[in-house]
Amino acid sequence: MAQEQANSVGTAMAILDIAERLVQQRGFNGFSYADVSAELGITRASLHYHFAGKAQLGEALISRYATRFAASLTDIDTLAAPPIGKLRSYCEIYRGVLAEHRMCLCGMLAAEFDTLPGAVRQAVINFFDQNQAWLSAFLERSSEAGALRLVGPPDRAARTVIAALEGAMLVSRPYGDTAVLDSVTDRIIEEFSA
Amino acid sequence: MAQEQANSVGTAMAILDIAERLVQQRGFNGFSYADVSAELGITRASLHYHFAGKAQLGEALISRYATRFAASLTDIDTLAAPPIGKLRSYCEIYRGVLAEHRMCLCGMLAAEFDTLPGAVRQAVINFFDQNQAWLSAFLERSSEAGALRLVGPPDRAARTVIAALEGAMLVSRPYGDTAVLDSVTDRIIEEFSA
DNA sequence: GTCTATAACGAGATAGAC
DNA sequence: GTCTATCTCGTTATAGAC
Repeated sequence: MAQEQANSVGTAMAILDIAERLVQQRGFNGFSYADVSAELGITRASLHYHFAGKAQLGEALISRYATRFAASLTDIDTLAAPPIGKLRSYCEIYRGVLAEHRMCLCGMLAAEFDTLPGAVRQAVINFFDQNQAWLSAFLERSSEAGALRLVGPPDRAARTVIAALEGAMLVSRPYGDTAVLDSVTDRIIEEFSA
Repeated sequence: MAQEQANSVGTAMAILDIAERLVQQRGFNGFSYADVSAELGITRASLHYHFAGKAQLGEALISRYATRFAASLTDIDTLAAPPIGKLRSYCEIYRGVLAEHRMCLCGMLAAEFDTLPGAVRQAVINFFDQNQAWLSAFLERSSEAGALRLVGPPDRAARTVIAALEGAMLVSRPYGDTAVLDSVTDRIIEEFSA
């Protein structure tokens, strides 16, 4: 039974892996169950066993993505590095995604926001709120410790950094490289360096 | 005959107006000929008379958008204002779009890039190249005149500004306001102020 | 859990009348 | 230019066998 469950979970995970990449590269309206089916080698009907509909699949996608992202942020928190180094690590999360020719999952969904199922919309908002809350707290803490130059309120700075990184990923896509994102990252680091 | 041509051009323009808004709000993969048809009150077949296929419609969309955008840039050039004021006017182009609950047309298409017809892809790249070329030249010129503080090469600065503005529009969408874009605009103005 | 079969609908596109 | 009619295909989803 443990094995059967493991297979089920394994299949669900494999579906999420493929769907996640497809959404990041093609958008929520740019992929179908047929795409996942062909790549995974099981029928569309079987996909519906694991995820009843595209909306539920979308929710599961963001849920797992947000959990992973939060884990990455916790990793940064526990890093033995100065705040500027941690800020660079934060930027490198985005770089790793773009290097795989992917858009940030929730950045992509933000573009398609008006067409998304209600539950998926809320999950996108929650992701950005969570992301901003962490970055804002990090910037404030680091600034108070004198390890980072922060002008203006931390939540405003956090929103600006997130916007710049998401936008850098977006405009990088047509060119197929990370040049713009690297430029933006350098500027962010300079901006917060004392 | 002049009247007939005027009607034809009028219909084509009306189609472009509706399709442009739909793409900016829902994405290229998030709208259909049926949507335009319903809103304009003519059949899908009639739409195909004016634009043979979705790919051609997409090309026409970007072509008109790029022309209008270029005209806005020329307007800024001829403005009787200091460079910082012109830079603010540039940012306000983006704000006007977002205020109508729209994404930048080419920002939206950049997200969907992998799924676009080849000709549309190239048009998106051309738009960003044109946009960057203007902004880069403007920043360099203004900096040399001492009216603007520019650190690093102008093309790098131009790409960063565009990325920040596009990203600000993107992450603003789920929240339905212009708060993030306004914050980003303020930061850009501060950054280039002497 | 996965399959075959099929339903039900929507999308892009074309032919040909008016 | 716009229409009706039709075609073909893709997409989401369900029923029921194995």
